[in-house]
Amino acid sequence: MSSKPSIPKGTRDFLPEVMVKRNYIFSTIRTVFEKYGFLPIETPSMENLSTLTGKYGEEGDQLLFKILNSRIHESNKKDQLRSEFELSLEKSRNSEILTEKALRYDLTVPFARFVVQNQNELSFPFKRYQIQPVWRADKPQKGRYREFFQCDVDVVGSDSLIHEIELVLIIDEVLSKLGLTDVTIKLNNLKILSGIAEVCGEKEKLVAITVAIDKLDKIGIDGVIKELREKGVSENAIQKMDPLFALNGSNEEKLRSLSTFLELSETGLKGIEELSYVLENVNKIGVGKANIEFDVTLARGLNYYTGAIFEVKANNVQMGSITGGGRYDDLTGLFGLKGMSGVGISFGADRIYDVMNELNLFPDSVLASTKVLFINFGEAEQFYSMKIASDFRKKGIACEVYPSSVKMAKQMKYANDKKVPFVVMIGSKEMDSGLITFKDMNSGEQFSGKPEDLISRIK
RNA sequence: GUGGUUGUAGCUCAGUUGGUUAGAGCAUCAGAUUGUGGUUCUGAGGGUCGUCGGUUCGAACCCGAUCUUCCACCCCA
Repeated sequence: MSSKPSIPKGTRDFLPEVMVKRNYIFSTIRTVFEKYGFLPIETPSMENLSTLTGKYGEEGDQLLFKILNSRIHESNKKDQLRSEFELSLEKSRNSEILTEKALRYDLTVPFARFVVQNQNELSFPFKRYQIQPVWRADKPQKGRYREFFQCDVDVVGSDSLIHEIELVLIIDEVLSKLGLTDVTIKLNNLKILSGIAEVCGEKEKLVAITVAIDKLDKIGIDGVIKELREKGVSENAIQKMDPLFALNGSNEEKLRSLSTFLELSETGLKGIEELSYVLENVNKIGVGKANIEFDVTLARGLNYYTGAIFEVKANNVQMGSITGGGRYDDLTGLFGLKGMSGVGISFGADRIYDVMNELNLFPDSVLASTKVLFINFGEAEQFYSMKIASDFRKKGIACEVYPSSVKMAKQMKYANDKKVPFVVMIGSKEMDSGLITFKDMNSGEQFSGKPEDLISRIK
C-alpha cells in the first residue's frame, strides 16, 4: 500500500526559498576564504572506515554512519559473516567483512588523509577550503542534524601563529558580513590545559579534566568537582585546581594569573605565550564587533588538537557553537606523514542559517533574484518584451517575462510575492511610442522612458 | 544509546466528562477592480485529527505499538 514517502530522521529537503538563503551563506563564506588565499577541494562522501575510526574518540566512533558492504547475501563466507554480526551485537566493533566504508564525520580528518595521499602534488604551506556535507549518527535536536554542511578552512605545513590570527579575522569578517555581530569568539590553547593537568599532577587524566571543566558554565563548580572525583582525579589535584574557577577580569588579567598558576609547567607557559601573542596581534589589527574572549574552560573533545582552540557562540540565541576549530600538530602523522602541523576552523552552515533565520538577518535582496518582471499583455507584446528582456540580460540584469497574458493584478501579485523590485509594462501604447512604462515596486512610482533609463536606475 | 516530550488545514493553534457534519486567525484561490501589487470587502477550496492496532453502541479525546518533533544526559557544527 502506498504511504507518504519520507526521508531519514535528521535529514531535510531544501525548498527554493531556503536554498537561496543557504547559498547566500555559502557564497559569503567562500568569498572571504578566497580573499585570504585558500583554494577549494572536495573529497568523497564516504571514506574507508579505517581512515575515520579512532580519530574522534570513543564517542565519535559511535556516531559514524557505517555502510554495510554490498551483496553480502552472495558471499561464500556466510558463517564468518554470521559470527561477526553476532559479535557486533554484543559490542561496538569494526569488521571489514561486514563494513569497510563510512560517511565522513567531519572535513578535517579526510583532509589530513588527502594531504598525505596527494603530498607530492601539493605545495606547502597548503591552504584549502572545503564546503561539503558531513554525517553524524546523533540523535537529532534543534540545531543538531544527521546531515549538515561544514565550511572548513585549514592550512597545513606551517606552524606560524599568523594563521591563528588570520582565522580570527576570517571568523570576524564572515560573521559580520552575514550580519551576525553579537557573537563571542572564544579562544583557548590545549597546551594551557595540558599544563593545568601537569601542575595538578594528573597528566594522564587530561581528557577527563578538560571535559569536566568544560562544563563549568552548565553544572557549576560543585558539579565539576563531583565529575572530577568520579573520573578518579585525586583530591589533592582538585584542590590545586581551585584558583581556575575563580579566574576573572580581562583576557590579559586572566592570562597573567594563569601564568603564575602554570609557572612550573613549561608546556603551560608555552600555551600562555602563544595565546597572548594571538590576542595581542588580533587586537592590533582590529576586528569588528565580535567579542574575543579567552576561556580556560573551553575544551573541545576532539583528541587531535595540540595548540589553539576556537569556538564561536552567537549571543542571545539558544544554539550550540556555530564555528569551531583548532591546531593539530600531528594529524597527518596518523596517516604516515610526520612534521606537518595544521590549523583550521569549521563554520556550521546549518546552525548559522538557523540563527540568522531566528534573528531575521537575511536581507530582502537575497530573495529578489529577478530584478525586472515584464507584464504580458498578449502574444505580440510578449515577444516585444522578450527582445528587451534579452537586452537587459546582456547587461547582466536578471529578468523574466510573465508566461501568459492573465489579468494584470495577478501578474503584479506575482512580482510582489517574488519581491521583484521593478515591473515593466509594454502594451500597444508603448509599442507604438518605443518607450516603456516601468514601476518601482517599493515606492509605487511609475515612469515612462527608454529601456536605458530603467537600466541606469537599477545600476 | 538512556529518560522525557510533541503531533489536529500550507502555517500558528482551539476543540468541554468520549456523543450529530472537527473550528479560528494567517496563507491560498475566485470575485468586487477587463492596464496596476503590497491596504479593504465578499465568497470558495482545503482534514482518513502522524500511522497501525485495541477498548467502546460511538474515539481527535482512553489504551498499546510505531514514526516524527523538541528537551535532558553524552557529545558536538
